[in-house]
Amino acid sequence: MARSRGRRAGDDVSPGGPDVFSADCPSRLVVERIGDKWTLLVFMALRRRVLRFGELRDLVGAVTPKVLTQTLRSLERDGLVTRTVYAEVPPRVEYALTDLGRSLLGPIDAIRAWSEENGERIAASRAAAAARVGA
Amino acid sequence: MARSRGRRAGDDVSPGGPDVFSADCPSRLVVERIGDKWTLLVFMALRRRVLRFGELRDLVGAVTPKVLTQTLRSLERDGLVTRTVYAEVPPRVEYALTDLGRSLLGPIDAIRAWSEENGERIAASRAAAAARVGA
DNA sequence: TGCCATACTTCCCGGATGGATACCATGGCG
DNA sequence: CGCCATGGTATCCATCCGGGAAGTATGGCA
Repeated sequence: MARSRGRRAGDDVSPGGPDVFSADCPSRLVVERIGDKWTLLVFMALRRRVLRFGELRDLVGAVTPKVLTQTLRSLERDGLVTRTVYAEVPPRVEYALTDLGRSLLGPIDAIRAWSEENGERIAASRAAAAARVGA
Repeated sequence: MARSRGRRAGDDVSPGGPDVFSADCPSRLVVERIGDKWTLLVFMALRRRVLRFGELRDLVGAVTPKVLTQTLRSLERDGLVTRTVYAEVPPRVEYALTDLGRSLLGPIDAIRAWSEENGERIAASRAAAAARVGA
């Protein structure tokens, strides 16, 4: 025991930020939030205009209704999109980004810019590693 | 059939970018890459200096050696960190960010800044929704 | 002859994630 | 009466991610 776990004083790892290593670090919250399979696509689809459920489903592509519903409900729960139901027949439901959701487009675009510049490098490195294993 | 799936011409969803909806969209690649449980912590830990396996494990906290190894190997595979083994006894292994990895710190910081500003809003919205269900 | 430290690896397991398929509710319309 | 469209639910299932506990390899040292 007494195996000195955790950070010692002087381990200044984060320049000017709060504790980056706490389990509930806000960066992790957000990255996990947008890190699932369909969220980013939904954001891209809603970036320009309000969309109905079916439009979203067709735009995003291979998503099943169950999973799309899950994604949208969780985004609504987190205050990033709104869900508006019109009492018509057949039913009409519209989804839109909230202000909060729209403000997240900035950081997302930072990722996107980096990805478009460097994504190939990652893919290449990954492919090279796979080739080494395969050979 | 013939149920008009997919985008139609004129659905200009992405301002100036390539196809955001392709399955291998680079943004998704990167977000999935950093979206797992420990990658962000490893990045934060390695941002300032090279670290040994044990240092990393102690800094990050509750990660088990198996999972930390997995995380590091996949980061190495993708060209984001280097792994240097010194043939000593007991063994010494050092991990460091590559240039590519360091360049990713920029976008990560964009997320971090947004998170520190807005993370609470998400948490609050989520808590409010949970309270509505619980009540 | 053990014992130590480091940096793993192996095995097994449980929970979460996402997918396939089928079904449901409403009310206008023919 | 039965069909249509929309926007979902319900049910079941395969896969994956991560976790716990224990084992491995090396060689110096007491």
